[in-house]
Amino acid sequence: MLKLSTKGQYGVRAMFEIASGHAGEPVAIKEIAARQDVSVAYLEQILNTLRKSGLITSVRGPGGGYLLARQPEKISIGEILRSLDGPIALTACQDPMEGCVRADGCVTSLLWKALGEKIEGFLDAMTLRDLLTGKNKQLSGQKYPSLEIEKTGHHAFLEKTGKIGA
Amino acid sequence: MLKLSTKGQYGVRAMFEIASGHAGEPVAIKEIAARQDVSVAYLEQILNTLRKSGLITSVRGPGGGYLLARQPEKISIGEILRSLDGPIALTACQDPMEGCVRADGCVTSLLWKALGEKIEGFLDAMTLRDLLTGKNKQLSGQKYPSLEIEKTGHHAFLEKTGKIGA
DNA sequence: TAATACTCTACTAATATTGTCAAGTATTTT
DNA sequence: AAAATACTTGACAATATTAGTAGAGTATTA
Ligand code: FES
Ligand code: FES
Repeated sequence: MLKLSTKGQYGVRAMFEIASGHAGEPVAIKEIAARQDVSVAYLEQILNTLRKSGLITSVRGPGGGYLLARQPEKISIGEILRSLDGPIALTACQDPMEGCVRADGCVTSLLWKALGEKIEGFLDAMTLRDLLTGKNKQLSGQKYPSLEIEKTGHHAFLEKTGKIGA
Repeated sequence: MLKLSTKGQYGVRAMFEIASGHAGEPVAIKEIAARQDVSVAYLEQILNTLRKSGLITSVRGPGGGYLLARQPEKISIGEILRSLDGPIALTACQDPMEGCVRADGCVTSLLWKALGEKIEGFLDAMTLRDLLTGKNKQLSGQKYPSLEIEKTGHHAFLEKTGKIGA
């Protein structure tokens, strides 16, 4: 239960790729797809949504790709997920689009509200920068095993796997 | 996104009804259905699952119904939801049944793990007793509007609405 | 023995998710 | 100018999950 959509998951991973990419250089969709094992067609859909939400910008033509629209510390995981999957609404009653007439007399109403706020607080406090450095206090005590490797160089990795040409 | 199933929602509400029912007397499924606006047939499915999980017991025959298997403070919301919807698994990779080979090299792995634990911690700390009294610290500052009314008497309410006979 | 109430399995309709496909448009390099 | 690269868009199909219904059966008590 409480499953996160693949769209949201891939979206966060794609944003991470863009964030960790070559400083100032656009990251090609093909490269993101290869590094994160997601189809180019599906990613196009996802990145298009993210671009419309103003989280990334795109550069066309050869050598083109995607760039963050803001600094990594200014982009939260919550924003990414909301952009792709809509607002968090644990129950139909909590959904601003639907609402509930019984809410005032409903015992569980505040329960779901409190949980929703807790989740949203977590996701809004977590930024791409935190993913890059693994230093958010929420994640302290946990370890990002291969973050150092990830940061050393994209092309070295990709050439090794043979997923893209050198 | 992150939607809770109606099964889980109805399950919690049904458990609340059983918990707040007549001391020691079984609560009939028909009464729960009427008070929570859920079909009897659907509730049967839900209560059956909860019974198999050992959260409630049933009494057959006229005057029969359902009882909590334990004290309200010993039954957490987390248990109820897990019983009905399975374990919380935000992503397929976090699901113990599926797992992920990439997990070690995946940046988001720890992110979802941390969030999942936060949610689970919240739900396991919240008990039926907290719903009955509205006094859990997680809910402090929030108010259960009509809890007093809820606690005054079931039959008075039901007779008024005409949903069950007197 | 009739009435009440729980038990169980199967099934279906609706909805949401997860992606694919194809045909574009824009930009830059050669 | 032409070709290659890369983003853009909308439609669509396959799959999975959810939500809920139906119906026949079993147990218990007044
Ligand atoms: S039924 Fe809508 S808030 Fe509980
Ligand atoms: S891809 Fe499985 S943990 Fe990230």
